[in-house]
Amino acid sequence: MAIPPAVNRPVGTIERAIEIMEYLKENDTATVSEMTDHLNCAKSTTHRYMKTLAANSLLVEDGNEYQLGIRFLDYGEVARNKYRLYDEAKPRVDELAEETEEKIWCAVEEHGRSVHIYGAQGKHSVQTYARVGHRNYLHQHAAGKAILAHLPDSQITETIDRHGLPGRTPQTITDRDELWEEIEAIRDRGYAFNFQESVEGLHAVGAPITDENDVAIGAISVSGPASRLEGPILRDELPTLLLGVVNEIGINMAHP
Amino acid sequence: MAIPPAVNRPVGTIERAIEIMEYLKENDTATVSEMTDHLNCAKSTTHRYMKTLAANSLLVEDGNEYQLGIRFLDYGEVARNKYRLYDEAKPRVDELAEETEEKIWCAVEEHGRSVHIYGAQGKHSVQTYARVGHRNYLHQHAAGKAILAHLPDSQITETIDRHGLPGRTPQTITDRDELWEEIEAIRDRGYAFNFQESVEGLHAVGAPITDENDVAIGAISVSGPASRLEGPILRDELPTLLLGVVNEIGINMAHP
DNA sequence: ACTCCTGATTCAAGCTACTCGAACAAAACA
DNA sequence: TGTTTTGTTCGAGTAGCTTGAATCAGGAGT
Repeated sequence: MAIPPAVNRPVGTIERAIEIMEYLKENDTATVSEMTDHLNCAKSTTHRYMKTLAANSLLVEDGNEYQLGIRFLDYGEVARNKYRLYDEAKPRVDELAEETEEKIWCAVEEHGRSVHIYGAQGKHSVQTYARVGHRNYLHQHAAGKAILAHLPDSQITETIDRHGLPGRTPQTITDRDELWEEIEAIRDRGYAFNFQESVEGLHAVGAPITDENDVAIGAISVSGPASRLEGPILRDELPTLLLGVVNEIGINMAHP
Repeated sequence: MAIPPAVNRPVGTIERAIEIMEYLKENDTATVSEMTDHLNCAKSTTHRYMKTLAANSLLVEDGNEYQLGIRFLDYGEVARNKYRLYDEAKPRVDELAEETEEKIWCAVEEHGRSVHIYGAQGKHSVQTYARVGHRNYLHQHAAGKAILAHLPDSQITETIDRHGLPGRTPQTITDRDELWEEIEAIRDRGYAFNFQESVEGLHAVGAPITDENDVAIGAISVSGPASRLEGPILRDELPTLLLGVVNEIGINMAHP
């Protein structure tokens, strides 16, 4: 469950360090000067920050360029392994990719957003912006909407209040009322669709993985080109397949 | 190439934050009190640090327990993708695992230590402490020694000076002269062995991946139970196989 | 060769904001 | 119920973070 991360007096130094990491995630590489323009502080300060981070292997220097160090992998893997879901879902995601020949994602919710913890590609699967570790908005994709619809209303409101409903494509739902209607529909049928709401030309189906208390602990989605994912395949075949899988994972999670 | 990360005046706040992350990596989970015992500061300070980190999704709160957030995956994946080696090596590591039925690792050097960037397991492969993202000492395992032996002498000395030669098993090489002899041997034959030097009962062979300037940009290793990896298999068959693979990767890296 | 520039790096001084300890609240315990 | 342990808040003081200027290193232009 995501508790609103409101801190009374956050440590500025830490937040600025994270700002550096975030910038390097987006831009791959940066110099001290470039980073100074981005942050709002003296160049000497930026320099000291980056040197400190580099000394701890969080950043790697290559001449004057800095980039993220793979030490993050270490932390990331530890974090991922904590989600038992990963172990349970991985083999079935692989199977699904094999079977459907499309792209399969497993996502979890964290702080009101979603994180892709595992993905597998089928023979014909498409490449999108998404990758393992990617965080995005719950309302923008099938797996996210599946999780969102499974939250109690109060938490949905809270999530929307916190993150808003930013658009990504013209099809993305950015209106609160419209989203609530969509949520009702998802609750009725038990799974969510995504009609080009995250990527143009991409359709998807997502279904929630629930624990023994019917709380959504994650979701799985199948996505592919709109031309291929439509009609009965999208409406009936894939949802049936998907529901079987998420059900199975849920049961395995409940009875280790 | 690893430049000695010596910082004049490191930012204490950042280093303490990293200390928290490191502790959580080792211990999976911790409370504010527990962390306060570990760090040397007031409980209120620890509290503020952890709240700040949690507010930025680097930590996740579960009641009073904190653990690493999977936001690290995001950074880790970005970092890993920067190593083109990963893309080139992955398919061949998978093949090797299939072919040898043993555990295969691909590692790179960073700051005088090694990082496993990818691993694949064959049908009979053993599980060890190692996992993706794991950092350890170059002199303690086959892939690491293969990289180490390929460095110029000055950098080897520098690396040893910085990190020392800590032992892991009774077989680990902890004596400088002995290590230099080993390095000579590795240079002569072109690949490295590991006879229970990292894990008791485990043997391995490792060979370096070199770029067009004969600089080692990584290494690949095959490891398995000592009972299975011995005699001609360990001495001839696997090295031949391995050299073919690292050679191929090297060529592909040089001519994209 | 010399100059000019751009960017990294160092340093002392000033003052921000990080650290501390105490006090409070809340939960666990006996 | 009282007691202990834990998380949390807050004001005050000073450690140490920030700053801007000065220095150094490398490259480009003349």
